[in-house]
Amino acid sequence: MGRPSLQEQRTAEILTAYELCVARHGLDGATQERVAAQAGVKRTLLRHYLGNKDEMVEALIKHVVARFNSETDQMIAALPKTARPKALLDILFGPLGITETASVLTINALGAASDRFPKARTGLLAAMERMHDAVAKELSQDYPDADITACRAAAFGICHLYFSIDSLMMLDPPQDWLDQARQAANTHLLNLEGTLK
Amino acid sequence: MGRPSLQEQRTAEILTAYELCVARHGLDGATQERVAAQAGVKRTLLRHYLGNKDEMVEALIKHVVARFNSETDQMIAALPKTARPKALLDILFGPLGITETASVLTINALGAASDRFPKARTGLLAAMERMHDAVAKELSQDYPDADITACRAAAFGICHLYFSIDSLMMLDPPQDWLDQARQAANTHLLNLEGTLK
DNA sequence: AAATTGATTGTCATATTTGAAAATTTATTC
DNA sequence: GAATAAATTTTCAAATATGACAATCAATTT
Repeated sequence: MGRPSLQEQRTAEILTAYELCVARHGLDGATQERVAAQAGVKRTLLRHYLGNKDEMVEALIKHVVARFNSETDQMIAALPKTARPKALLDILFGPLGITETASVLTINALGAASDRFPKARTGLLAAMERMHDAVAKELSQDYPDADITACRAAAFGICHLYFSIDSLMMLDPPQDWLDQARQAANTHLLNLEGTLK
Repeated sequence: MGRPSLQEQRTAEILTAYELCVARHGLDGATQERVAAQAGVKRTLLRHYLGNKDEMVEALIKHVVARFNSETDQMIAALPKTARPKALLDILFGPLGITETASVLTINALGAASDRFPKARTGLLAAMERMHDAVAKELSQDYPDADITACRAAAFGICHLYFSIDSLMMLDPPQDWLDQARQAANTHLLNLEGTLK
């Protein structure tokens, strides 16, 4: 009984706002005031739902890692039945990218502070490895004759090219760059086509 | 007459400390206190040499862009007479990288705040373009038969793979990743060898 | 409509950050 | 060693950030 809980909803709203602030201002620059303003709530609500600052950071790390993993899953799930690698590049380097919430910037900021937050380090490493693996799996399925090591290298190249591009979106880079990124990513596919085991 | 000026030396020391703090804590998390502690001076000296916070940020941007350009030049200057592209990969993905001062992390943090500091945006874009051009030039010189567009794409892929790797060094990634990065970068060279105009 | 559970707001003390200026110290030249 | 220019330290006020807790408001159940 009693008033229905908004715990989940509010927590998600606040963490999304937090994510955005961290992307723009860095982990230590994402003050409670800023996050509260971004989320459109009073600062004291942050404490109510997420506890003190250390606990907020812990929650943020979990949230970011979960989102990262979720986006990896969505990306794979969105692939068609055929020509999956090309479609994957369309998703990563297409007009949108997965870049809704500047998530790679948040990841960078968390990574930069990972010496103070060990869980950020382990969580991000695991999430990235997970993405590497998912992409590598796609590649070796579509290029069954290619060397597995080559597939992993290609997957790595594609993933991190995407990370770099996504980090740079704040700079509003020229279209050239996006085209080159796409072409560079495609090079990895071409290489797998050409190089047999 | 009068006491000899330490302007240049102190300014450089402070900006280097500032750079490090921005890499770790983000632009807004790099407080004057932190920078002063990192530089080993009193906080008020920052003001003495660099003015108020906005002026400090402006100076930091100039410093970072200058360093970036300088490192690009050094990198090119360090290449041997022959097999320059391979040597370039050795520099970028070798045991050290150019990663002395976590400069790519600083660049990420500045980029993330570039909507508030237009000079960061223009400066970083120009410096990156400069690096792209330098690498592309090396590639097209060593692979004169390769398409110029392909060279640019390869240069882009190599540069940004490096950026991504360098950003991730704080996570102390497994050796695998570094190997894969190197191999992925090398793929771009192989592609230029194989693809003729 | 009374009780209850949780959302929301308000307040206060404390600590950190920043800005600004004055006072002091130190190294050089004449 | 007096004058001088610059480094360095000291000090104070204002703004911002955080933590902790109390008070109020709103929706649901019995």
